[in-house]
Amino acid sequence: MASDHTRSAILAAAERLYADRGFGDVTLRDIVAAAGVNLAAVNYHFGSKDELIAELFVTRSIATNRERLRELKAAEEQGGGRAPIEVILHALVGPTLRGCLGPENQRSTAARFMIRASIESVPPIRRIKNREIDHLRKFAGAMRRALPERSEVDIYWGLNFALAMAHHTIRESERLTKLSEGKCDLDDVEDVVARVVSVATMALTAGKTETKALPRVAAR
Amino acid sequence: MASDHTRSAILAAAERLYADRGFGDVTLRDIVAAAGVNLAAVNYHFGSKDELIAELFVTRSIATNRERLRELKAAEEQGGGRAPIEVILHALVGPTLRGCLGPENQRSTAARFMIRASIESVPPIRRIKNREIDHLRKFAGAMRRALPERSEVDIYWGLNFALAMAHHTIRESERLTKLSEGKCDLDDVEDVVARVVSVATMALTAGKTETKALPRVAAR
DNA sequence: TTGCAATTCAAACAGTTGTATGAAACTATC
DNA sequence: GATAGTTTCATACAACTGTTTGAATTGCAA
Repeated sequence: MASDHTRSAILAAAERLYADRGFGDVTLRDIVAAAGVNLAAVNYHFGSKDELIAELFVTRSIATNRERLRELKAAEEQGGGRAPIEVILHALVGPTLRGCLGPENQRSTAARFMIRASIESVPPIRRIKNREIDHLRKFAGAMRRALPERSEVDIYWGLNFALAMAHHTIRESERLTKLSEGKCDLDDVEDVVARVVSVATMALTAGKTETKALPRVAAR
Repeated sequence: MASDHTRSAILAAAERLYADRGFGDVTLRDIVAAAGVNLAAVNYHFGSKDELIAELFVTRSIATNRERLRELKAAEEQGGGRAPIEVILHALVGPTLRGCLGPENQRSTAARFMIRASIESVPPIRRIKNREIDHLRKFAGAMRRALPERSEVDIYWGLNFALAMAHHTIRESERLTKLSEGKCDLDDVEDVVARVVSVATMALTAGKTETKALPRVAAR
């Protein structure tokens, strides 16, 4: 039985540093300094820096996915196996947005870490990331049940756009605030969630697969 | 009068490498090897690695913005100072999408470099990036003229979502292809552009600022 | 050709990175 | 309290980074 203290101190410090400054410029020495442990501790407890990152990512990935699926399952059971599309989308983008936006002090390092992981492309994470697809497929399935008349292609595009708006808004929240001179309130998380869900819902429910028929603007 | 040959060879090689592999793991030695020049050439011609990146970014940034503004200006002049919102959005996301998607061989390294720059956060670029805001403000202005009844907040959110869909689709194109098992055709660039423009247009023109009034899904 | 500046080059530099080592300190069991 | 196993620590290591240096080479004007 180990003390585990050093181990979890490293995990916590690493997660916070990665969430704040990205994977690119966080060194092992930064991590052990923040954790207050010896340099060799990381290699002793995790084997290598990459394995530390991988463990962090796997742990958080499982937690996030469970959170999202819990919301989804609950909604589908309540609706007798079929949830409204808004609720599905809400379960998809809600947890992440809630963890990454809002007043500084209540943001979750876990959520911010996951966004970093989804943005920056670091080898140990890239290797694992394919499992994420299975997770998204479950959402695609629920969306198909909610919109049976919709083509599969449209479902995937809707899913893609929903994630796009959520992630991009998180990533560029600072720029959006500056661009709008504070008029867009990124601290009102539920409003942001509602906006993303609303637009994604429109994308998925608007008149049948007509994107191809839209007025094609003259290219150059 | 210098030969300039070495200089442009470095620029070309650097742009391609950064576009392909990101800023994180491209070393000066990689660049000079690809360019077929001596290691010291970068420091001789550009001063430092950061200044090389900065020059690359500034050059491409100016070119991209000019391209987008040209499409925008042309559309507004044709409409007597007011262009349809679809055309504005098309000018905003079209050039980038066209340069980053489509058949492998006709993708532009320049566009892919710019996407890298907008994704990964490397110091020399971050310092310059604020000018981008002025550029986006011009689009916000055009959008306001196209939709005078729309609130400013909605305009900024629509702009944000349009860029979100475009950038995210480029960034995660591989995953979307895999997720949809090839059903989403990322090579049909004009279809992708049409989809993004269509959804963004809906986001901007759908019933008045009602996001706040949408059914608020039970939070957890 | 001579002279001079611009450019290229091999080599070395100082700094940082992740990792490995072996001794010291601790912890629990007998 | 001696012993064996685990954990910590200071330190060294090898590999790699961007940068500098000073000598060699080139290109071109007089």
